[in-house]
Amino acid sequence: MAQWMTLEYGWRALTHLSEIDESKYGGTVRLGGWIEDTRNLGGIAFIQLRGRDGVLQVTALKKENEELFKSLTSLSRESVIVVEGKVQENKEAKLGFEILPSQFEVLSEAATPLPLGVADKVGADLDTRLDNRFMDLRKPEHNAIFKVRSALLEGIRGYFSKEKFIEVHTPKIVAAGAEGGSTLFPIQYFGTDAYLAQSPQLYKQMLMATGFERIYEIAPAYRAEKSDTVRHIAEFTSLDVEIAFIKSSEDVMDCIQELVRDTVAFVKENASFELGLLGIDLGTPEIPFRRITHAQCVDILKEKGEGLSPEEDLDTVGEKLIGEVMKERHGIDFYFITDFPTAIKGGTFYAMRKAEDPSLTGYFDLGYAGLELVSGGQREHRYDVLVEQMKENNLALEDFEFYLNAFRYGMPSHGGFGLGIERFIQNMLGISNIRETVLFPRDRSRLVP
RNA sequence: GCCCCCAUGGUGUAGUGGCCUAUCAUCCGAGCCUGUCGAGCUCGGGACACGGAUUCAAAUUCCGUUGGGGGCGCCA
Repeated sequence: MAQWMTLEYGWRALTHLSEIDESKYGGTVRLGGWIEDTRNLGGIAFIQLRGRDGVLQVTALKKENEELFKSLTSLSRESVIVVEGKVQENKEAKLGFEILPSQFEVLSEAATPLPLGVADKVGADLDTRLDNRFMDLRKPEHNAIFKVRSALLEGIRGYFSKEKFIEVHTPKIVAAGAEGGSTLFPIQYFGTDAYLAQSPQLYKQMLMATGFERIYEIAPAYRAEKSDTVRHIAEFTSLDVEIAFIKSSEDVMDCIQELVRDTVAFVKENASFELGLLGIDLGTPEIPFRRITHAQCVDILKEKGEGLSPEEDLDTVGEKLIGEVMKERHGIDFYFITDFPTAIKGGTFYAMRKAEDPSLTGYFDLGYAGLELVSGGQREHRYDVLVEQMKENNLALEDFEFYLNAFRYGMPSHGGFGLGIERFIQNMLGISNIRETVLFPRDRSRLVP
């Protein structure tokens, strides 16, 4: 039934909705898109054509061209067409104008029924949405998350570029993990055992011995943790940063707070349409971020009736409580929890302990409204001390020869951090399940699509 | 790994032993309609996750399986 024609088009030849202004009124344009809905009133029909930047009304009149009218209105929802027509001003149309079609070409007719409605008036479970992700992402409020994500990454890169960092990529197929082996995905590598990298930790530290001085990496990290929560996925995007010649963990925290402030500001400015669509009003975080020590957290939690030993890390309830307290008492979303005890961070063999009090490390977390967004601190760059701490953890030094070598021949002081990109977006947009911030999430039970 | 909960058309749901040849909406199909924009109207279509048990009778109760959701632990 479709009307086949040959229209001139190409990735730069088509007009986009946002390019149409009053100067185009009366002229002819070609646009491509998905038929979201057809309202056929008999003699006149309104086709809602959804493109990258909005929904256009294509208005067809039966008396103008009955053949075109019939073929255009008989297309199924979500079929893809390129349409050519005249732009006509019309105050009754939502955009203030509409297109009167002169011809169109069907690029693809959609099968029916749809596995997931795009313009339907009913919701869908996340599981159904993820099973049909290509359809799900046709919804503006869902693909907006990824436009915000793109802006966030652009903001992050902009900050690091300004501060003379270089972007690097370390291997994701590795022989040993940074911390323990239980959370690694084993793979076969030309007949020997290998793993998917859970963190670029060892590599980014080795790069501190090269003279790059400031590096960052944005790359996937793989964790085989059997974590089944709304803030864990098996494959996530990690921002990893390492800086040489730092004096203490304070330098790292300075970098983080500037990064967060600038990135939030960048997103606010460059994704304002998407933020509006999602109903998000982003605040502007002020620096310096408030700092509380781990010991102070223990006291606050005691006040709140949550028992926690000074040698224990915060649990989920504790994290959330601290987030609430910081919001209530200080009206802030971002805060550093500092001075993690060696008793907690002892397993982190590369963490530097405080010279004045070895029972404490300079390690810290950045909390974001109750969620752990960043972990970081100053690393141990002194070869002998590092070896001691590895021995304490019963690590087989020969397995780490490639890493230790970088500390033998000139290694500056350094420190850094890791930030979960998805968690950043999740909290920024108030999304309840982290899976929504990933196009095709991987978790304990999902490997397809 | 542990604990709790859920599974009904393509999608989202109502239904806690017989009134269920299963509700409503959305959707799909056929038709009417020249200003719709959550279009409207008429007619039609489509489902009790799987296996077993209890019972005169099971969507409904019990057991198992599979799938899903949430919490904890751990972490980003």
